Amino acid sequence: MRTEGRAKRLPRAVRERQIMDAAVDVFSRLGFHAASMDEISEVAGISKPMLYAYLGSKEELFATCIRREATRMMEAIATGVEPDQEPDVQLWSGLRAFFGFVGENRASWMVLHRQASTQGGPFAVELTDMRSRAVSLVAALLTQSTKAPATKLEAESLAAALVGAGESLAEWWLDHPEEPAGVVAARLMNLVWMGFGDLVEGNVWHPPSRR
Amino acid sequence: MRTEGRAKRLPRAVRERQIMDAAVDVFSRLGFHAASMDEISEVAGISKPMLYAYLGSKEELFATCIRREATRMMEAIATGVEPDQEPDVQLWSGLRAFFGFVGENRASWMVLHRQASTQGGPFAVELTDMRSRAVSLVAALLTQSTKAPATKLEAESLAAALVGAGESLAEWWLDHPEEPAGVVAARLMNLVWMGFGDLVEGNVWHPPSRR
DNA sequence: CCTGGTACCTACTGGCGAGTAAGACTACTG
DNA sequence: CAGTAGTCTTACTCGCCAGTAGGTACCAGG
Repeated sequence: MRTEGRAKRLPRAVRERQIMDAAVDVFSRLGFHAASMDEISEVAGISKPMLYAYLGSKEELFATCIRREATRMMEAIATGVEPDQEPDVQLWSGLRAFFGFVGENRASWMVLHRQASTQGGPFAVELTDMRSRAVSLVAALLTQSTKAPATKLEAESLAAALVGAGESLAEWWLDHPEEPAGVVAARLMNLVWMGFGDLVEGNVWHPPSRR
Repeated sequence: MRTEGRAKRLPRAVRERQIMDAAVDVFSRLGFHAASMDEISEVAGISKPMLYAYLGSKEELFATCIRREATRMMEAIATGVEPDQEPDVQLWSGLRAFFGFVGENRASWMVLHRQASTQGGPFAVELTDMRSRAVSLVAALLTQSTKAPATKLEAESLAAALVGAGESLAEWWLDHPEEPAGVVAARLMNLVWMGFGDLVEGNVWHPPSRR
């Protein structure tokens, strides 16, 4: 709405944060094309030329959003994972960190995944990059724990499949927000670690008792 | 391009098919917003007013595309699946049919999944509906084959996770088109049936020998 | 050869949204 | 109290695109 005439004078760094927050919000709700610079500036509480002065064109702004949110997420996961543990425990902690982040930053996730992946061009690059980092991480985990010498390529593709499963389960979760993060994470853990073959037999995976 | 002046006179039904094909093509490449009715009419080889006369507004046209492609896909899967078989074989045939369809109809899949899921409003409904049908199918398969009496809710959510994994693996496949459909299908089959827990031990799932 | 109906067209309107020009307000600095 | 650097604004231009008005070519049957 922003019916007030003039915005309060603020240092550039602070304004830029506000603008980015507003942009993530609007992009997540409307998508790249449908989002308008007018609306973003309105949500941010400033006028359009400020947007262009600080963050450049619409495309630059969007790319900047993706970079910022991707970094935040990867840091959250890296912090949450517990190295020097059994492979299944490592996977479990990674999944918990991932779903924890998505749960608390739904807008970030929508911008990252749903929006960025549908726009071609320079945006997909940022995403691909982030995904590769995640895939390499999982692939390394697999390779390190595999007794039978599976090919590196096989590990990579399985890791890609797992990351994809995580992505789309998060996507599904957006439409079922009543589920707690831990339950969703455990579900995926069971699916990818045990497999249906075990699950239909009644064999399930349980997290190790904590501390 | 369509530099020729006037299009050849054709019966309405044929024209409508051409228009739909062109629309799926353009929507899949550009997405709903970025696609313009001018471009669709150009690809279809006719002029814009014909579009409006036959298929209505842009939104109606898009919804019609989704319905048509969703139906085609569900029919392909239903045809491919082999009932009265062991659960793993049923799952396997379903996966093969799914990836087979996506491989031969990349444009359809992009419209269905990547585009339709990112546009809110009436479009998501069609998608949700199609997905629910798929989920119910898998859930039924699981429930019927489970020895331990898992809850119906648990089966539903695992089915949703599997469908999600299939969706996003197909999505990933779009960026790695050199892989044959069978390999991708087998990879997902191993992941969701055996699980990493088995795979790291070297236990893999093999399709039964054919005929 | 006229008469209607259906396929098809060119050429517009109206609105929305990206990006900009030109200047006005505030605050610090000497 | 200038001067100047940085913040912030109003008020545009300009192109793109959904949708339409008002036709023209072509094919039936009488």
